[in-house]
Amino acid sequence: MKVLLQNGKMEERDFEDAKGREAFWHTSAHVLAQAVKRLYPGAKCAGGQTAENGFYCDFEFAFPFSEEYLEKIQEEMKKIAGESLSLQVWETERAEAERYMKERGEFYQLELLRGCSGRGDGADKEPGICGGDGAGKEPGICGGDGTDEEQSICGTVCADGQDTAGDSFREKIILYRQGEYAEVCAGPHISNTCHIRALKLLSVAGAYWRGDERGRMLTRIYGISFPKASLLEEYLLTLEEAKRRDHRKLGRQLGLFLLAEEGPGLPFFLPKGMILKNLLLDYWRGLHRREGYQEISTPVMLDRKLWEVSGHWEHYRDKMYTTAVDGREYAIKPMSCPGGMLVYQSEPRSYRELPLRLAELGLIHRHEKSGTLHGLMRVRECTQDDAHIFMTKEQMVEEIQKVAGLIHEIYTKFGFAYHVELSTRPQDSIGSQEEWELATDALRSAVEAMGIPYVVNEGDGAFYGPKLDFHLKDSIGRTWQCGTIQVDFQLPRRFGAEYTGTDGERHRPVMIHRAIFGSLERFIGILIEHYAGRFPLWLAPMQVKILPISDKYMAYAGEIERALKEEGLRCEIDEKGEKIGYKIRTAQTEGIPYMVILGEKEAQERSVCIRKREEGDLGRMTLEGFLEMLREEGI
RNA sequence: GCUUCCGUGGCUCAGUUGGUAGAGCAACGCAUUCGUAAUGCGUGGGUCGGGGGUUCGAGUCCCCCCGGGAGCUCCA
Repeated sequence: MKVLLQNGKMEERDFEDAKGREAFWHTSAHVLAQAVKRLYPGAKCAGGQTAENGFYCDFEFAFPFSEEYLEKIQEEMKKIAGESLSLQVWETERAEAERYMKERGEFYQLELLRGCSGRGDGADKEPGICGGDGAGKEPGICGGDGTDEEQSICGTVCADGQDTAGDSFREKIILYRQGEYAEVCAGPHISNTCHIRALKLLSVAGAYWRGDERGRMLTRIYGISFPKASLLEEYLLTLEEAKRRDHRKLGRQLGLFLLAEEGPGLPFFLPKGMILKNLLLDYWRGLHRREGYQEISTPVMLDRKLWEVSGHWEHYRDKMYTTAVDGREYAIKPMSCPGGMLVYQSEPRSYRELPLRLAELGLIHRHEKSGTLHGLMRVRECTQDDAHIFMTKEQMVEEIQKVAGLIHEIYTKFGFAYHVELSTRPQDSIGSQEEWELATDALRSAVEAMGIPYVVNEGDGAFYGPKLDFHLKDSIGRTWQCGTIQVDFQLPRRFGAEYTGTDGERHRPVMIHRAIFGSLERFIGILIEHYAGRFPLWLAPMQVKILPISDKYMAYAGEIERALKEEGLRCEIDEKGEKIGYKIRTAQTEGIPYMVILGEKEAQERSVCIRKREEGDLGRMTLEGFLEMLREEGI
């Protein structure tokens, strides 16, 4: 398949390679726009792009748009693909491009054109559409990821928008067209619509124009396309599989947690979920003892004044729950650091104590916007495996590396792949530029020395300091921040924290905030999806289920149960008056790692018949043999 | 918070152009006592998320609220 570049040249690319796929989906977005324009000429197109999986395009419709229209649009897209329209680069002067879009009433395209010249119209607060906005998380509306040096996103040829602001009428603009449709775009695109052999429109959602929440809300249509029908089928199957793994569904099925209407974003842990949570905590505590942490616990709510000192009141108030008692105002903690700070301050500190590592499983509350809540992944109450480490400036890099190493160890234990982001100083922040640079450099040099790859997330740091964020993926590929390491010079200053150095003088310690699971809730959500509810033996809330073939063998089953429990195993007997097939099916759907089947033969020879979740029937063995097997796997 | 869709017994869902609710699974009971992914029969369980309105009549139409899904914005 050929890819048409902005300069009009062709390049051979495969769908398998990222660039080819991007061009393919980008072109699909244009075909989507073309189909919509054919069916609804009044609709305005606000730009289409490649998504992580597939493509999307934003529109403004003159009527309320809903999913029922998708099928019709999809059919029109297939028609366009069938017409084998070739894509062309249309290079023209700005004035001509503007006239073209104006004639068609495409004022979003016009705005994109104007955005390209950037400066000029005084509305400088708004980031230029070309540049991507500083926050960088969401690409500019035209797409691109801000790191793209070789092309200006909108398709202006000018290398530098600033120089051309003066004589914009001579400026060349690049559009791509296929058939009767043209769009302001830098490409690249595939050379012909005929390559799109299979496609499906997946969903409709809202999206803000230019990603600005104060701006207009557009209708975004998502779709997926492939050069082969079989690939589409395959993709739809993986989508179904992902749905099957959804932690919200499995959480209910497996009796792990509960989300009630009475408490949006406030999860309940059911008995089995609590076992899971406690197992994680046991593991966590063991590692933290080894790493020289001391565990503390600080109150869920503290006087408002404390939050004023810490800066949370000023920067975070809208998300804090508050309450007033005896004429005193309290805020429920959205994070545990001020509490940790008070513990540090509770006695004079010496350099001999540093690094002082105070770990806390903090129950925190944040009033997240209703629309952002998502199962266990985004909640309003959660337990954070926090720690606050106080140290000298010299100890900073080594301590960051220790934490990063611990995070790596724990994520690896679960078989997670993760990626790291370095978030730098945001607009709304406190502290001097030198401190920010020092802190940011410490984080950067720590990960670089360890050879951990990372991406920079400009302006996404905490208000008090820069951070390294560790992201994990859920079952459909969305990534969630879990671990974090944050360097903070500000809180120690605000609280006047000190230690006595070797020189007998008082010094200010540096503070690191860090979390590994992040939120226990979120981590458990990801674990459920990662294992599709089939937890490894050591983590399974129920490890063994004992299935007597009939209740004649109930007494023997009781003996086995007692023996297993003595070994500390989590097990239970299926006492239903059902046939063995039914009991096996039930245990299997519950995702229980081992089944012990007991009937006449086993009772006779005092043995057990074992069935493993993944492997099926393992045959008869002695109880001791079975236990040995479990020990080897790791109870 | 915004756009849009959805909300029927514990769970998954059906419910035709408005005529006062139905299935499967689960639960419970009885029979069966069985060898590797669903034994049979029976019983109970819903003021259809909540409130208001239209109508002789609303699960079905309209409005408001609550909750949920997808995405956007946000995520110290």
